[in-house]
Amino acid sequence: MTTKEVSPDQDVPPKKASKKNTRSNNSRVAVLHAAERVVQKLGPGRLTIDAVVTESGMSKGGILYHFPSKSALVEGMINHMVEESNRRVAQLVEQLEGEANPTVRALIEVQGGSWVEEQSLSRALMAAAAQDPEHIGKVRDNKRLFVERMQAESQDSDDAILLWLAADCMAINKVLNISCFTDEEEKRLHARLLSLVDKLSAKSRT
Amino acid sequence: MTTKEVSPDQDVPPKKASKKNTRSNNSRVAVLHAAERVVQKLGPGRLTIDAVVTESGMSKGGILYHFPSKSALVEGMINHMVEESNRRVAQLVEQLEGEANPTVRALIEVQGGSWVEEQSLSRALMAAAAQDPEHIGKVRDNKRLFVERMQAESQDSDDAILLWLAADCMAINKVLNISCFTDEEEKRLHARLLSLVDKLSAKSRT
DNA sequence: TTGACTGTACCGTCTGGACGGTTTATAAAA
DNA sequence: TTTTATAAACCGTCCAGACGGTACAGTCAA
Repeated sequence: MTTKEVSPDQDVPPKKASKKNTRSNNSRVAVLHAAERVVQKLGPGRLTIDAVVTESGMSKGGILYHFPSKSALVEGMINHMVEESNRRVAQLVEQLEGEANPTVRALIEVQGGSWVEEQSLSRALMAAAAQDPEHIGKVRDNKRLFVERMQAESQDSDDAILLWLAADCMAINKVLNISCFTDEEEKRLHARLLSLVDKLSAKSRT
Repeated sequence: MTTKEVSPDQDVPPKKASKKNTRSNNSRVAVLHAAERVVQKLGPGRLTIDAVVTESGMSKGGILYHFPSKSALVEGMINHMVEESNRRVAQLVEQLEGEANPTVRALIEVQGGSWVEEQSLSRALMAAAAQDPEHIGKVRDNKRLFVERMQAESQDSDDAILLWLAADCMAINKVLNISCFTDEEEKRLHARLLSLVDKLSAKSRT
């Protein structure tokens, strides 16, 4: 509602469909990564187009060619990161085939991994929350999806969800730089989470 | 390091010690509440002094008298909300005297309560994260305090901490408007958290 | 030729904050 | 009690810089 029409559904603003390795898409992704770095370095409140220009080395015109407005840029960040996160989770779920509660396991694993610190969804989320609360809906929808999967995977789905929430909170704290745990504590808590999932799986198997 | 010296330790900018009902302190608190409302209505990225001017009805000069910079305002919000949150938790802990794991219980109770939606620490936190990442240290310190209390209260302190994290995450999600739960689910999860604390207490008592 | 840019110049708006002036509370002096 | 002094509390305006965004002429590889 802010800007008219930016990129209706997909993660691609120019005309053609998403051929992944076009020159256009490569620099597009480069812009998104630069934006992430800006948020990481300066905080979500100082994500400006000019900052992305500096960080990416691209010209302002170039940036605005890919993302016709700042809102579109933020939307792009959200989409990109949701997709990346989902890709990782899906990959882990696949590896965990056969085990009980694969989704919770995968979510906890991904959120405990180092990826969270580098390019986190939370970071884009902060940027969005700071400037374009509208785009957050997508994140909520995505979360809901996982909730429903967990509910399908377990009778004690509430317990699974709580474990996921705990992992999520640790990830958010980390990104917001308010994590009050030592590395050791963090590892221990993470391990404990996984072992609790095991317990949960064992219980529901009986 | 941004502004020279604002309010070194206390939550009071003028000279004298904190007589709670001075005219000054009243309008000071009024400004803070107005700032909270602004963040609630417009999002942390649109917290501006002028917005607080409009919301509070006070003049810009008046605002800047109490908080000589925007950074000081955000710092004030953080302090005020940390204190308010701690007050509530302390009050609940007192009520729970005798029960096991009082701190976790109190934290979960407070974070599940309606207070979170009205004037939450998270909101100030968002504002800080958006603009002045420096002030976040105080929040981290405060969290650490609770962690250590929980560790003192229980042998299974890690489990207690995980429960707290789950509750925290629900609260954050709510405030960021990315909570993917229905009201019913939320209540159920909250109740489940409390019952899990009971289990924890029972286990450690044996 | 076309798509993918670069580079520069520019505009309107918003924002933090400085500043000078005015009102109000308080308390001492008359 | 009234007057006066003084500082705190507050007002309203102004300004420089930042920011989002436009426009447009030119470059350069595919």
